[in-house]
Amino acid sequence: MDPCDSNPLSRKLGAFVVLSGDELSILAALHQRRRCFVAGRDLVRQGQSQHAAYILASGWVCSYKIQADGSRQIIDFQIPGDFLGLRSVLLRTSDHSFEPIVDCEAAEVSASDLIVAFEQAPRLAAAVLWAASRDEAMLVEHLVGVGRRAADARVAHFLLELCSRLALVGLGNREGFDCPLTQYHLADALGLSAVHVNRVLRSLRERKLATFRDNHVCFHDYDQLARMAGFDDTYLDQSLPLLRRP
Amino acid sequence: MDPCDSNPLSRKLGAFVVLSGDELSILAALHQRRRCFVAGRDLVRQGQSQHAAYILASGWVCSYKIQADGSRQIIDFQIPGDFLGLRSVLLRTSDHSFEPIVDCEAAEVSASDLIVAFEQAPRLAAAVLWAASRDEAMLVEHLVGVGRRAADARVAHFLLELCSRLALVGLGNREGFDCPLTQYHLADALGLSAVHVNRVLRSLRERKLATFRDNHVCFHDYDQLARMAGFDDTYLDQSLPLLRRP
DNA sequence: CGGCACGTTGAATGCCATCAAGTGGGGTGG
DNA sequence: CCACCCCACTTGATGGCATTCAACGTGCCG
Repeated sequence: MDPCDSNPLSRKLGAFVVLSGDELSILAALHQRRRCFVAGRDLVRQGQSQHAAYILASGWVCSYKIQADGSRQIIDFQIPGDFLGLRSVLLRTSDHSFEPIVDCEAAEVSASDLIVAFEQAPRLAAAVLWAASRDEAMLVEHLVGVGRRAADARVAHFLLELCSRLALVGLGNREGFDCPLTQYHLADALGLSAVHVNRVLRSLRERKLATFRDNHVCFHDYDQLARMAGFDDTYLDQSLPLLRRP
Repeated sequence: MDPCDSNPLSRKLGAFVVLSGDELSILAALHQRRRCFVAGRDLVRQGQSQHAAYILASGWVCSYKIQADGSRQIIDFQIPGDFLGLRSVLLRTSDHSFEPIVDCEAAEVSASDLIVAFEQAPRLAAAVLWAASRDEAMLVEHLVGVGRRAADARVAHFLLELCSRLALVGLGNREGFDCPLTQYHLADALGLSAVHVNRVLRSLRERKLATFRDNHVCFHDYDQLARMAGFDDTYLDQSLPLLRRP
């Protein structure tokens, strides 16, 4: 079996750096301590300290922050191949919570696991740093969306970005992708009400741009949707200048 | 002269790690290549590559992203002691722009400068990583504000966070602080219109909570303002568990 | 069968954007 | 020295987008 297929993280990093066999097996070794989590039960709670970091192997997770008045803002969704709580394991108690959206499987990694891996394969460190930098670029783009985009462009942009991320690990393409999120998840992520998300989705459907139904997103006119959303994916797929070639 | 006073970065990091004399002089050495920038002329333009990183020594800068329709979202403000473009110097072309809000002074640092400094004083690396992590926590909180807070709480929270940051480098306290921002800056940062920012500021003034006028923010009732804004500053001043003591 | 979660739709309210007009200070040039 | 302009701020009027409240439909599961 090709290790790329068994391991979404390798697939993601491999899209930007040509990974050697050694590097692939080091990545695979990081996946040893597997743990399972059930949908809906928080993996890490806001304010908790001393928790591990994870690499998500299968399933979807969201990171969010709850406010005093009960409203919730979803910061980001994690899909297979993504890190989870990477920063907080090194430095601080967690300032937000993680909730599995579906049952999922994740590999627990400690700070020392990572340090050992980086010593054995320094290019991995740069690749992981690249991934972290990409995550932050997505966070910035998320802020722009919530701050400055109209509701329909915001929803559209979100779906397109998600698609690009999923495509990188083989879980989607320009036709569409499977998506376990509810309209409530979209609302909490996009700073909208669930009712309004529903209306926006109906509008996208009626305009023959995209359909989100039965846990599946289907793009009917990808290019026009991207135009309407102002979607420019350069912030997602910059390659690593430092690591062009081994 | 106490090096802490001459150097806001030392002061900021020194609030969380006890820095030795050696570490202080290494930090001071990073400030060698000083450059000046005039207000309003972009320091780094969106899409530009191959630029340096900076440590801001005096003045204010904002990082922002412009959209196709001309609207602008300010990502963050940089105040003395903050890094500027740290991530992009290591990894990628810049995905956003930097604009000096007032004339300011910054020290240019290259990736290799940093690496050398970190080799000489490894605890500095951890401290800088801590600062970067704090920046990201602020970005998350910014997203929460734009996504989930009403306009008055959003403005109030922004002013309170800014105050905490400035206090760390000796530029503010619970009474208030000097602030060169215009209402347009607030609007672009908070996802509001400038007209509405003006109304919100008036309301805060009339409710005797805070006044922002003539480049100065004055808190009249800090505690009530913090309560109204839901401001909880734990995300700002977590100390570094790894570096409690040398 | 009832309960529950998610989705869907209608109606009314309201927050905030937009348009418009006007104030006042600071700088520039005649 | 004054006219002029520009920028930041201010305030009012209007309207729209999104929220809120409410009700109902549907599929799933105990």
